[in-house]
Formats: sequence, C-alpha cells, structure tokens
Amino acid sequence: MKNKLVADLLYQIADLLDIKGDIFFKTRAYRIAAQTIEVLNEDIEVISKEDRLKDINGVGEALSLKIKEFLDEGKLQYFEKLKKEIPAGVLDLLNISGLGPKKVSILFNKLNILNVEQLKIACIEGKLRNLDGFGEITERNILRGISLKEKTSGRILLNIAYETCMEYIRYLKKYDNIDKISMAGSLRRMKETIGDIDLIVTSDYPNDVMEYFIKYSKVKTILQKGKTKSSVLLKDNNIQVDLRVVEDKSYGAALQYFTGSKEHNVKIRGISIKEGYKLNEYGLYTKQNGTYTVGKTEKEIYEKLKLRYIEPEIRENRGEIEAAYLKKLPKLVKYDDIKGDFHIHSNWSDGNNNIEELALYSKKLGYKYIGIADHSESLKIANGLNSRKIGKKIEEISRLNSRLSDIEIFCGTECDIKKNGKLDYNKDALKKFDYVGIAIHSSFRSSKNDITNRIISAMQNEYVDYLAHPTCRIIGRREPIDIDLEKIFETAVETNTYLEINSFPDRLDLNDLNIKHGKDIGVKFIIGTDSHNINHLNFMRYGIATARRGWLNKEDILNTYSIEKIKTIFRRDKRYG
DNA sequence: GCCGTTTTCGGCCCGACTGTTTTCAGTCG
Repeated sequence: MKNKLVADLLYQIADLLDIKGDIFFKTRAYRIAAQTIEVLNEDIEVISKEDRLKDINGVGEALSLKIKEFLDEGKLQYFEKLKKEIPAGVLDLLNISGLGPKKVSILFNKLNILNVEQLKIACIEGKLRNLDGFGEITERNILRGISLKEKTSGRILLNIAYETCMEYIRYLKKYDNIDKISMAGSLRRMKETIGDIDLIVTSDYPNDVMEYFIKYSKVKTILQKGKTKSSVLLKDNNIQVDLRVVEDKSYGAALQYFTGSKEHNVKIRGISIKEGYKLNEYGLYTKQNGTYTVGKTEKEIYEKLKLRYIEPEIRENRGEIEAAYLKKLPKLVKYDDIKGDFHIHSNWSDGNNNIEELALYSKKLGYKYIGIADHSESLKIANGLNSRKIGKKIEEISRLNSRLSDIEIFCGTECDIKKNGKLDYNKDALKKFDYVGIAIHSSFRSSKNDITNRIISAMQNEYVDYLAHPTCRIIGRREPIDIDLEKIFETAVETNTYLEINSFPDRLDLNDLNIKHGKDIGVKFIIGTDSHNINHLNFMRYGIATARRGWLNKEDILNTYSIEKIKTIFRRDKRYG
C-alpha cells in the first residue's frame, strides 16, 4: 500500500505551492485529494493499474497523471522541480506556530532564510521587524514557536513510534530463530513522545538475528552491529531502532532494565541492594556470591523484591514502587475495557466518513455504542451544524439504530464555548442531543482568570456532559492554555462533568500528570478519539495508555460502562426533571 | 487543482483574532 506515500507527496506539493504563492484553491485541491487517498481502503497501486484514479473523489485529470507517474517511475518530475526551487529547510518553517506560507515566502525571498536555525538568528538580530507585515511582536512570537518546537525536537509522537515498531516486530516474528520479542523503553511505557525504539528478543542464534534485523527493507543506515546489540536508522522517518538479544533466563531482567524509566530503575536497584541482591540487565544476583536467582520474567524479579508487578505505563517513580510494596497499586484500565467512543466527527461536519461507515467499523472494534459529536454552528470552517441540520442528523441516526444490530449510536455534539462562556447552541438545541461535549476553539491566549471562568461557566450549563481536550495543547505546536486546573477539577466534580482524555496523538489532553491529579480530587473521565475518519478510531489505544499512565482504573472512565448505565448518566434528572 | 453545470467557466466553508497597520493581510481552526 503506497497510499500514505502518495498522500504525503500531495501534501508536500501543496506546501511548496503555497510558499510559491499559488492560488489557494489549487493547493486546497491537492490537500483534499491527499486526505481522501490517505484514508482510502483500497490500494492506490491497484486503482492506478486499473486506470480508475479519476474515480477517486478530488482526483481529476492533472492529479491522476501525476500520481500515475509517481507510482510507475518512483518519482515525479514536477515535484523534483519544485524541490529545487524551494529548499527542504524552508518547508520546515511552516511547522512553526505563527508562520504560514506568505510569511515563509517573504523570509525566503527577502532574507534568504533557508532553515529554522537561520530564522532564529535573524529574529534575535532583529532583522525581521523591517519587513512588510512583520514587527517586533512577530519576532518574539516566532522565537516562542521555535523554542516550543525545539522542546519536542528529535522526539516522535507516540502513534508514529508505535506503528513503526509494530511493523518491525511483524517482520522479526517471521524469523524462526527468534523466540520471544517485546518493545521496551519509553514506547513500552507509552509516553506521549518517544526518543527511539527499543526491542528485546531472545534467541539461541544472536548473530543470525543481527543479520536478519539489519536486512529489514526500511533500514536506511546501520549505526552499529555487534554480537548482541545493533542499531539502525529507518528510511522516511529517521527513527532509530535498537535491538538487543538476550538469553531466555535474562529476558525479564533485560525488559525491566530497558523499559525504565531511569528514575524507576534507580529506586528498584536501591531496593535490590537493601534486600541483598544486585540487579542488572541479565538478572537478579545475590550480593553475597553473585549467584543468579531470577530474571526470566519481570514479575519474578519484582516479587523477589517483595513488590507486586508494576505495569510499564506507571514506572515513573511517581509513587508506584511504594504502592507496589503496600499492595495498593491501582487496577489499571485494560486496553479492551473500552466499550465505545463518544468523540467522533462524521461527514455531517468535518469528518470524512458517514455515520454508517463509522458505526460498522466501531462494531468491528468490538464496541457496543458510539456517539457522533459533530461541531456546532459557529465553527464554520468545520462545517458546524445549524439547528435545522441537527434534526435531520437525529433522524438519520434513529434510522440506522433500527437497522443496525449490536451497536447503538448516540447523537452528540462538540459544542463550541464562546468567548463569554456561553455555549454555541441555545437550550432548545442542546435538548435535542443525547449528550453534549463542550470545547474551546478560539481565544487561547486570554488571561488565566478569564479563560478559567469561561470554561467553568460553560461546565455549569445543565446540559453539558463532558469537556473535550481541556488544555487545548498540540504537542510541538501549541502550549496548553493557561488555566487554573484545580478549579476546573473542582467544578467537574461539583457539576458531574466528565473530563476528556483526548486520544489524538498530538493532543493526549489531559496528560498523564493532570489525570492522576484529577483522580485524586475525584474527577471522572471519558476517553475520546476526536476521530475525523475511521482510521482515527484506532487512536483509542493512546488515550487508554495515557489513562493508565494517570493511574486510572475502569470505574474512573465513562466509556467502560454498560450501555444501560451510560443512558442513566446521559438522562440524569437535573436535565429532564 | 476539481467539479458540475443553466457543461468548458466560475465557484470552491469563512469568521475571529492578531499584529500590523490606520483599513488590512496573514494565520488559525
């Protein structure tokens, strides 16, 4: 499947044309086509061979020829030419918050700025302020955007790392000489961003495993290759993957050692010493004469140290070791505990799929229910629903509910919170929904007091069920909004408002620390994917991981409940009484 | 660029906000 590759090509062309100053509707056409191809279920190569490219919505004469050339030749002349006109570093500038194609174009053409580093220097030297449309504040904003990007630079989003890793594991599993295999490191702990991918395998033939490991078709560079450890750099995304081969009797010890976190391990090793052992990546050895005691599984190591087994997601030295000793570890929510998803956008607003497609795919995931929460009226860009359309959407959902079995569809909304804290829909409109999610989509930089009060007053609305992506952060692009989370948590408890754990990989909002803190105060949560097409529904895994990192158990999360219980919560007396 | 015609051109979701200006361009969602 080269669908993703083709989509990326079209996205890049759109960016390049934007910087060149081509008309908006042309670049938009490229992006629409890219988006469609990205989520296409059918293999684009098959479609191309059968000469059906033009049947794809958004692909016409010109694009079909370009896609065909790219698939047949392995590259596209048009794209190669564009890349010569605009260096790759200039494209990077688009990823800085506050910079769009027009400004980037000026920076490139007037100041000959070719990359982020040069831009940073130019800002510090005050060279931008004299350009048309730029000023001192622009310089400061750009510097802020660059530093935000630097903070996460070199780190990959969780979903990219996870998918890349699973693909590598599938390749390795095909090899007979590998027995056990697992990911380790921050990826196994499911941190929101990942530095590199660590893999641990057991085998009696380490040398052969190393050979097989580096022969993977996506390897770009072999960084090192030894007897038991090798590192490679992957094509496309430049991710580093480290592989370690250990004996079976050391498998658990190696996993424990390489999963981390560093802080967790330091403390565990301290406990080992106190208990008369020495712990390293090969096993737990007695201090006295260095004999091997255990090491085959992580569980037996923890148990030998008088601790309960600690799940990887919470190994951060945030109290888990003490809790493991006192037998007070939370029973973390499991990846298959989730029974549905309430944050899904359909093609009634800005989603790519219709409700039936979403429902059928959700059924495949084993869900019992889903909720379609399209945008509200004022979010015109996202094609927000006006009150007339709400009725029609409800009719469609009830038709589907009577036709489809084993899955129930709820009609919800992601209602915009206006600047004054009022909701985008009035009471009569809100009443029509099965449930109401609320969210902020503008004025992120208001004062802490204003924005906190704005959210609190929205939460106090009697029709509101949950607050979506509470801090509005975008990892690597936007800092969380400055809010008084303590007050938000208190209001959530008072008003029975569930707080969302948004599973979209660049959001993961609330984050692990917020969640843990909220739980201590008594907050209840809901995990939503913010899906805009059926593939996004799979992001649920990352929301669950974040919930686990926040120490949540099943009972803390709305969408683990039975459908009957959900209905009583959505129809609580205060609303309909 | 695509699409759909009253079919070969004209329309294509647009409003809020910011920082620049002094009436508006660029960015964001």
